[in-house]
Amino acid sequence: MGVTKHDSYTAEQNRIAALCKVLGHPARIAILQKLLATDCCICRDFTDEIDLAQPTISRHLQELKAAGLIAGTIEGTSVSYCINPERWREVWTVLQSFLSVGTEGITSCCDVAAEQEQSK
Amino acid sequence: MGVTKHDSYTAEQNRIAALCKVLGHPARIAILQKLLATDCCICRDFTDEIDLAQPTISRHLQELKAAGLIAGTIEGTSVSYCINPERWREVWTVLQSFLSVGTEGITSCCDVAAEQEQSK
DNA sequence: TGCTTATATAGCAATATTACGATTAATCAG
DNA sequence: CTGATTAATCGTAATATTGCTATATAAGCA
Repeated sequence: MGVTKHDSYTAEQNRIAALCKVLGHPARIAILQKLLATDCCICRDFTDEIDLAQPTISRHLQELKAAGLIAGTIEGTSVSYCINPERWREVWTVLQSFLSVGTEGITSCCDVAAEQEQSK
Repeated sequence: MGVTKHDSYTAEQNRIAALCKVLGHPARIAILQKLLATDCCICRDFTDEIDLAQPTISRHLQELKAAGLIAGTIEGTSVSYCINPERWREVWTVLQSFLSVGTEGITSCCDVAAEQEQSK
């Protein structure tokens, strides 16, 4: 079916999943890394640097924009993109609260080593 | 085409993206949250708690297992799953190093507020 | 106005993902 | 051994994602 049953989950679960989904493509990670490295504002440099057709890059940019992670402003013929700092910190907070739960004090009840051996 | 061009990206970009992709589904987040909350080891409680058919749950479990996030050991008729603590901490580290880059000191060059207004 | 550049959108094809019902495999109780 | 229970796998259908080419849009320049 390919359609996720969002109604069955909590708002938080959907929020985390939606966020991770957007981050779940290397091209979008590459875009974000570049924006973070250049502090802000680039434009069609992505097309030069990433081995994807211009429309495909544009699509990924729109997806990041829809998720609120980046913003773009038109500057003459080109478009400047940058990280949305507020949202970026929010992402950090959301994921941190999820991930940090088990950072300390988790003891595995299963034999993880044996399990990993098994799956080879 | 639906096929991602992994060759075009760095190992790190692919690693982050692959990880986020696994986390990009609410059912898998729900599973992980439950495992984190119960510290470890449950089994078919997922089927009771999550509104998905048993084979679908099983699939999600296999995906989490393939990503190394959880481990499962057979205990009689049932299977006990638990977080792989080592891998979990690794996830934490990988995502932290990516996300924390812009947590401080990012100044938006674009007018984010105007941008968000625009997209309404 | 017409040409060039930069970006977005439309349309399409291929592959991936999600989810289901049916079936299989394996263990336990009797 | 038989039946019940638990979980994984198979086969299938629907939808989503990725990425391309072709086209549209919009701004700047001659």
